Amino acid sequence: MAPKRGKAKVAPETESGDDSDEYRKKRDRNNLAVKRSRIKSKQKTQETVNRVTQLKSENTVLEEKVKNLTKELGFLKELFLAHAGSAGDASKFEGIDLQKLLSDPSDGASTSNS
Amino acid sequence: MAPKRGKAKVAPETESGDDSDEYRKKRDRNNLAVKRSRIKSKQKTQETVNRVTQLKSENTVLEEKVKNLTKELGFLKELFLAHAGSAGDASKFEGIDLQKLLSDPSDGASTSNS
DNA sequence: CTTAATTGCGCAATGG
DNA sequence: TCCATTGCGCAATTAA
Repeated sequence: MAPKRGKAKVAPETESGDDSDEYRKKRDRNNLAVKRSRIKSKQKTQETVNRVTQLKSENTVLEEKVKNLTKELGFLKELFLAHAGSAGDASKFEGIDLQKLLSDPSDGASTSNS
Repeated sequence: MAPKRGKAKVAPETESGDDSDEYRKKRDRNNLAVKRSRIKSKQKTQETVNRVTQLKSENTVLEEKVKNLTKELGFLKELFLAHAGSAGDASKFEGIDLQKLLSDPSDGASTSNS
């Protein structure tokens, strides 16, 4: 539908003069409702924007955690393997499958969750 | 400023008839601009909403990672301490400060990052 | 049916 | 001067 010019004078055609009071009251009420609705809408939008900021922040923290945990884990694994290897006794850990244990399950490839 | 009734007929008061053409052209162009602007605005809002969804998702993945890493780390630490303790030789790891190493630096309490 | 909330739209003021 | 943005009112539609 193109631009659409003329628009006014299409409503209070039925009656006028007497019910004009009623008409205005209705219009005023609606205008207030519109105002309320738009304020509410803007608030919601703003909250969404804030939520993005908050989530970004949480994400940064979590990424830092993952980084640190991964680093520490890598360190322990190295130490683990070095010890088991140099001492020539991998059996000290009672047949634990180090290969599997020391691979990296941290990328959520598992289906087994508690 | 309260409700504010009457509003129409306050603009093309200067001239009329001749420049009416120009007036309408202007109005039409502005109406298009308004439409464009509002579409753009809605798109931006929608993108923000989508961003929230995306970030929530990323967050879930990261939390899962932290959970898995923490679990694995805990397991390795236990194994580590058990071995060092039962065998009575904590020195096998060349004086490494297990207390410090095995505490948990994953909660970003440190100021020293590589 | 009555009222409040939403929504699309045009007008005008204002920003750039 | 032109276009973009924004506050505001009107009316149609939707939801209570």
